[in-house]
Amino acid sequence: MGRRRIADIRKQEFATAAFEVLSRYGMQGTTLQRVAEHTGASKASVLHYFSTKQNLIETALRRANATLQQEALALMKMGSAPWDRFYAIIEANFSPTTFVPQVANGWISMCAEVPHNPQFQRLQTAIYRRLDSNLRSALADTGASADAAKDAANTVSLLIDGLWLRCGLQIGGLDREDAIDQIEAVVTERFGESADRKAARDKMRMLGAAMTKGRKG
Amino acid sequence: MGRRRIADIRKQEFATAAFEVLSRYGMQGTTLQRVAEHTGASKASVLHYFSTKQNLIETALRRANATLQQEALALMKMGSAPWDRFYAIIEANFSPTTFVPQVANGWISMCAEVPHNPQFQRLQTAIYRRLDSNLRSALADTGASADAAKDAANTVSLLIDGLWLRCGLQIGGLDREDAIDQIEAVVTERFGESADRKAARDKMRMLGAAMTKGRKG
DNA sequence: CAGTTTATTGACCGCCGGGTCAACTCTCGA
DNA sequence: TCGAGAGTTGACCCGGCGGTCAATAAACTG
Repeated sequence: MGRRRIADIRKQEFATAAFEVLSRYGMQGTTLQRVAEHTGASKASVLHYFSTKQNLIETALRRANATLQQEALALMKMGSAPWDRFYAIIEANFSPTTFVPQVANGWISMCAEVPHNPQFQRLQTAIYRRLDSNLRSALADTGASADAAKDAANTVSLLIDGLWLRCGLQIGGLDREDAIDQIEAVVTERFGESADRKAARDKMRMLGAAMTKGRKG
Repeated sequence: MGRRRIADIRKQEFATAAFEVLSRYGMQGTTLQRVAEHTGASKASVLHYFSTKQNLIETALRRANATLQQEALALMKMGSAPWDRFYAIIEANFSPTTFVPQVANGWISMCAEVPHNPQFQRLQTAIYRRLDSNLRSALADTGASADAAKDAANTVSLLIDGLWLRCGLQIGGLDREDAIDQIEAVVTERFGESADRKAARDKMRMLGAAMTKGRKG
């Protein structure tokens, strides 16, 4: 019956709450008490669904990442022109709802713990692998050689990391547009201007905007 | 007399110990007890010289950064050819002794705390400003326009951030050489090949190597 | 040697973290 | 109406944290 459902609902509630608390207060400030308060439940209740704090935060991060991936996937399905998939990835990685200082900080907090937490390390590795592979095949779609795609994917993912870090640190009032421009500059240098690319970029930008607008904020 | 000296010595000892502990155990694991053990002193002694833990970690980070800056400055003084200063900065930022996962992790730990600690934020801002201004004027030395220098400095510092992050996460077995190659690729695309640049790069690489070798490890 | 200053520390405090547990409430089928 | 089971929680425990303090040990001064 609805029995298994309630467990899933609570898990989801607590997980998203945990991610929000993590983003706001950092790893130190993410206490079971606070997560509980944030949902109106009690500390013991949180601990009932997630046997341990580690467990809670891990699922929180995993689910947060899953939603990002889904957005990327949805955008990628919406185009088949050469540069479409590339800009789907870019758009998803700098979505207006997620590319904000607080969320960025949640991820930075995770990065800081990676060396001391094998689970985080696994998650981090998975995220990176996926981004790299997506970027590589997306760039291969544009006609680039395997080597060129590999190199460019490397540089782009490096830039993405740097931009997220800087977003979290709130340096130079960096926003979504600036971030995309930065990537655009490097990509243009490497692959030259092209009408196809510009079209794909504009297309994905609109699709991305429509997507985030359609969601309940 | 030697009175003020002992305070300075202890402060230095504890500060460097704190940075090492921070790098190894992260912010959570950096406890006064551990820092004390790491130097053979007692917790109370540490607290005698640094009234508070915040204070300790802040000075630790500040001093760690100061040594980096000094290395950069020393290298910069060793050349006056167009690209010399640029590669002095690169060399200092990827010095074999500091561009290692543990140290990188210390800095990532700081970044994660930046939004919750005004002192860290100040330090972080100062570090960033200095790097940016150094990069900008170094690039201006090469004959680039102010705008071009600004843009390139932005991209390069972004790459540096990404590379340090990745170094801390130990993704893809990234090492010093790979990091410099990455930057080199982007810079080459933007400014084209040049014998001057190659000369400056080789020169600074040798000077940097000599410098780190001359130090007691 | 005596006395004063400086350096160091063990013992202690209050607090808050994660985690356990037994008791309570609520729903629902018979 | 009445349990049986899931869902929820307050009370509690333990440990470790940052931080205080008064007592000691060491070093200089006359």
